[in-house]
Amino acid sequence: MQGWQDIQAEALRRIQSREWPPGALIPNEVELARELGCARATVNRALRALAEDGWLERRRRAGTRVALSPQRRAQMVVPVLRREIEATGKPYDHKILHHSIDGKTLSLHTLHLCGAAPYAVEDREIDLTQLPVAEEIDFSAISANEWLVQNAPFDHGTMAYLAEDAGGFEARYLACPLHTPLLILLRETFSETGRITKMRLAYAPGHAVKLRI
Amino acid sequence: MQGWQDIQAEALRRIQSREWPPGALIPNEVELARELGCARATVNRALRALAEDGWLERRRRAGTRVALSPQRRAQMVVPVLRREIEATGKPYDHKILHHSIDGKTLSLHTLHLCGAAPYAVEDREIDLTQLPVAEEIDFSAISANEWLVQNAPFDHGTMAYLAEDAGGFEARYLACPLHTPLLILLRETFSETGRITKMRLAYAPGHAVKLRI
DNA sequence: AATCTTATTATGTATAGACATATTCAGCCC
DNA sequence: GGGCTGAATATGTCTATACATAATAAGATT
Repeated sequence: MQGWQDIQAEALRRIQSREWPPGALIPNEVELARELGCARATVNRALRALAEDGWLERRRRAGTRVALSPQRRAQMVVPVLRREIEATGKPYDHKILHHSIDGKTLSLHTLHLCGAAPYAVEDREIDLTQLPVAEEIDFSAISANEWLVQNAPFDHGTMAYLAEDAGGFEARYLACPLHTPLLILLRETFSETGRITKMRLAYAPGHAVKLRI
Repeated sequence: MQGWQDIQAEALRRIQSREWPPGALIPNEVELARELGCARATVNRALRALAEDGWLERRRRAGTRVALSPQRRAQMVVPVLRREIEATGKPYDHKILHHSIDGKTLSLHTLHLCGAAPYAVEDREIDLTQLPVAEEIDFSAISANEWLVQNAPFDHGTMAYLAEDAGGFEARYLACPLHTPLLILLRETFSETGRITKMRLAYAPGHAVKLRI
């Protein structure tokens, strides 16, 4: 019983075996350190990790308690399509379908290709007051998706997955019948001062977003 | 410039301003600690956090470098439907549509309700060799979804979101026309010795899975 | 040149001790 | 009882120091 990972494993065992039932207050760091024969900092590291994973809830002075229903968390990477595709071994390419500037908004429609097959169509708006440079970028050389990830550090954002019928536009470029169910990803990203970009991505039929937990 | 969060912010600034460009090796912890006037442990904490968020890649002896294309990561909680629904303020309920045991597999179809409206239909199989107790549980009192989260600690699992047409079964219980596009969640969870459960969840039309980044 | 061995180095982690900070709790006053 | 005040307490964090470990580079050996 030495490393913080061992302490973490022991604590997790006690949670899962109900030795520390849901909602219960667990011994404080000093006691655990004494019991398990290590420094308080080590216990702290272990319990902090468990809290980040949703098993524990910690509050100063109030102590540490087992989460009522420990919600497991999954991590997903914000997709960069080129990477996603190249990871399958096939070459990535993209085509710009539409490009226009209306006042201070740049609109872009892009078709992403996995080999010869359509992979997704992207419909994006970029706020040029937030990112004036974007006006001069050649998005046929680098996709907006990738350029933005690399060049528009954002403060926070939202993502949403949903299902929609293929409209005429999507059916044409994804080469599928009208009303095929498609997985849609909506994303918005914000800087401290406002919205940088808004995106709607329609994946080709049959696509699945996979996560590990 | 004192706390690790300040150090983290400063490092992030250098990454985003390209002072430390993608792929570059950054100064080692001792140097940074000296430069920024803090202990090495503080720098370590900051850089470790940035690595966990995908900004840096760290390897012993090789040092720390800026990720080539920093892939932002989003956390999502593995959904417990009751919580998800009660968070909206409406009462949760569920109905068992089908319950059968075939050899060592328990099959369950459940309809989850948000107030009076259908929220999702769940189609689940539980391996009774992995979880013999499941045979005796009254899943009309607690949904399988919730019971499993609380009682079947898993080692790892997979999740996938995709879009599919509503079949007759889903159309009936979700009260929607045939071929309505539905967001589907597939999930499997595994213990160290094998698969515990497999689930297919069809959300009601229009449902979106939301994440923050 | 190819391979094995050994030093070097940056990160990873453990420790004790100290102080910071958020909450809670008890006691006080009104 | 209601509200304020201050003490007590558990976590949060910083420090300095030490040793562990992985990966590399340099050197020795074949």
